[in-house]
Amino acid sequence: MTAFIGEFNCKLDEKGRLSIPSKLRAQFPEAVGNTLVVNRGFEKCLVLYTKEDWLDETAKLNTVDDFMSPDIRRFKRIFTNGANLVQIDGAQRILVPKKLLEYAELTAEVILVANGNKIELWDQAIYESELNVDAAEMSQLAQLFHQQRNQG
Amino acid sequence: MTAFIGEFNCKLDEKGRLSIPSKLRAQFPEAVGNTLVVNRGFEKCLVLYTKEDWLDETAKLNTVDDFMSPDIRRFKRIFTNGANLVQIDGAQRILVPKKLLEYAELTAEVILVANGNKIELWDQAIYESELNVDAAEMSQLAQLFHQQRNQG
DNA sequence: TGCAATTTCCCACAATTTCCCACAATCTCC
DNA sequence: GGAGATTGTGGGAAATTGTGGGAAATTGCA
Repeated sequence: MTAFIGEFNCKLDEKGRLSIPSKLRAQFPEAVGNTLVVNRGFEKCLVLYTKEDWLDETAKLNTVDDFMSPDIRRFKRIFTNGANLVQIDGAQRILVPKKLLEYAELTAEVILVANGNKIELWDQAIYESELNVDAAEMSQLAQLFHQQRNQG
Repeated sequence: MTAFIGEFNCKLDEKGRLSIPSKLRAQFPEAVGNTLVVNRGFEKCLVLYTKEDWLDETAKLNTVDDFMSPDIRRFKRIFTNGANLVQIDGAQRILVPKKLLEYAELTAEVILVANGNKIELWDQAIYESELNVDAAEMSQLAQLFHQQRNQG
């Protein structure tokens, strides 16, 4: 599994192209080639995976048979909906599908945030408000994380 | 097994023709040729398979013997009976049989969603409501998935 | 057999995507 | 700090794709 590190400011041009900062590009394993997968995130953001990591994610889903139940089918759909292949062009850019741009309300200023094997894409303004927590709230969140972690 | 990736907006024209986005077409193994199989989905949608994957599906059905029960025979019959061969034409379109269009209530705006080795076809409005979950429901679905997965 | 409906095979235009180049900004190394 | 290399940004133009419709060929039905 890939583990990306870093946070980057990027610009989206009028054609919906987003250039991948070279610092990030350099972290891609060579095998990635030029193909990535973008999908909707749970929050108002998009998520970028290498194709391999995406297939790993979905392979998990496919261990459960569709005949099982409507809820299983629904869960799989919700999880995978929106996924799209994108190609990196000669100038290290990807063309983000319009639908997804709208979903995440991406305009000109985009923030890329590495997060494990995922890279999140946020509209700058939305990202800032997402990060806007005070110390008390942060410590509460940490507590919650700790609890859930021990529950499994 | 093929694993398709992507979600696409497509238009169905007045003749019932649906064009296959080139991004999706490019994912078909070459051996596919121009023949696909459409069938009813369990939900109000249609499902598109490569001919090979369809044969795998039906092979799965035949692992349970017809002698078993009337319900088994009935299930197999209903499942198989909606299946139709369709040809991809020169403009990368397929002609979706009317009966199936009616079944899935497809009108002009259709969404193609890859789901493992299947491609689902949804009416846009219906698809959106299928995907519309709140956080509570989602976590319930995730739990269910987790259980089923461990049961096998 | 003849009519109506469907399907296939064309062509054509509009929209999108890709490919390419060029310049500006930034970084690196001396 | 400065010069060259690299990276980021923008846009033009060609190629590809999506969409629609006309008309011939085929099918099904009466």
